[in-house]
Amino acid sequence: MTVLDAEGLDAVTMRRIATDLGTGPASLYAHVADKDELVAALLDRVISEVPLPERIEPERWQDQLRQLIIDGRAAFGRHRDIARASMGFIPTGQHALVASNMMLGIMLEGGVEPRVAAYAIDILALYMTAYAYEDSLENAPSKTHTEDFHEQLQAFFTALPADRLPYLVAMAEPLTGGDGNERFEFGLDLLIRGIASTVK
Amino acid sequence: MTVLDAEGLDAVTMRRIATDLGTGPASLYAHVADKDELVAALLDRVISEVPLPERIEPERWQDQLRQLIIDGRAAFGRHRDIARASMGFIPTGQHALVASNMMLGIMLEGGVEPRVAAYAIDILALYMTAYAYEDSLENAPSKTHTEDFHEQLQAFFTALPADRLPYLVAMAEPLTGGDGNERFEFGLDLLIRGIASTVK
DNA sequence: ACCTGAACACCGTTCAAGT
DNA sequence: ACCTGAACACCGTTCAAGT
Repeated sequence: MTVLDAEGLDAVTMRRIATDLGTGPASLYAHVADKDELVAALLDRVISEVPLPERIEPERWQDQLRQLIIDGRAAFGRHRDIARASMGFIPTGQHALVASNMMLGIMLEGGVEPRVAAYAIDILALYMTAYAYEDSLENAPSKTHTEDFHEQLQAFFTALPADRLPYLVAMAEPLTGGDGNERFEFGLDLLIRGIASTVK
Repeated sequence: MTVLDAEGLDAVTMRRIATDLGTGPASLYAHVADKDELVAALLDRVISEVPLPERIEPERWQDQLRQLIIDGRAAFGRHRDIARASMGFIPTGQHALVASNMMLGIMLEGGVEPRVAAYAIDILALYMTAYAYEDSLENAPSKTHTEDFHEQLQAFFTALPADRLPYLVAMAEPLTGGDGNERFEFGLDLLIRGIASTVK
């Protein structure tokens, strides 16, 4: 975790961890089956930082769901590009399972159909994870301040050939502008509204 | 592309491509700045396979958007785990830009607000890519048929402690069951419904 | 401009041997 | 059960030298 927070996920190698622990890479295999298992353990510890609601309040299901996703992004945000390790598969660590169970509970008690809840949980987790990963790319090392990143991106879109890509050029501002938090919560509300629209 | 389709993205290494081309790894650097550039080129060629609507039909914006995402997933599905290379960053290849421009156009002409369209395009691309990547995991090598995968997954959820994770256990069936296409399109419709709900 | 051999600085994992 | 040194079979990239 120390290596991850200091230098990012690429620095988390079996050899590096072993060296920091004053031993050789082979020693780690007495505690962990392979590197994937080590990273999975790291990931579950990050997920353990996500605060969960004390109790499910059915009438506030949208708020509770929303807050959980926001807190999840924040937890990932505290640990560099760990989100990358979480993309494309369903985390099955102890804390991940508890969090998933809570999300499902919030939706089900809120009146969301089981089938909708089952699909929604995948989409929500996906959205949170992918956004957290994008955050980590923007906060990447070599960049000094975030303004440059957005300016560069906007300049890229503006410089595209307007005759062939008219919509992209016209949309340079909304595509790149806006506060990161605002963008994230706007998209999140879009998703939750989609789920809510299935509840009678 | 031949290596990708035959053995997956992990087999696409500079050394492997060089060997197949009858040369050494250093030679590739005369044509490509680094490995990322090679993979980006591969990715853009996959995206070039996505059929785009001949013309935008504003009154059919939801259908056209839906079909584009479905065709995108299909294109990714034809090329192993290439979706992995597309996750977490916005592809900026020529064909990716044309496709993005088309998606934006479909939404804007359909009456979607610019700001909503700008956020929606990220979410839709994300959903498609992440789903395609999950598909590629299910169709992974060692598995013989897909039934085993779902049965294993369902068995995993059912075996969890029902006292601590009641919702997960109760939802084992909807969480793992259902046809892959059906699940994908159900989630997609959820997203498009969320976007449509912002159009007056 | 394009290509090459050889090297550099890394990886994850295994395995026989030790305590 | 836990640890070790040494090795195996790989990586991406650089660099001086060639055509």
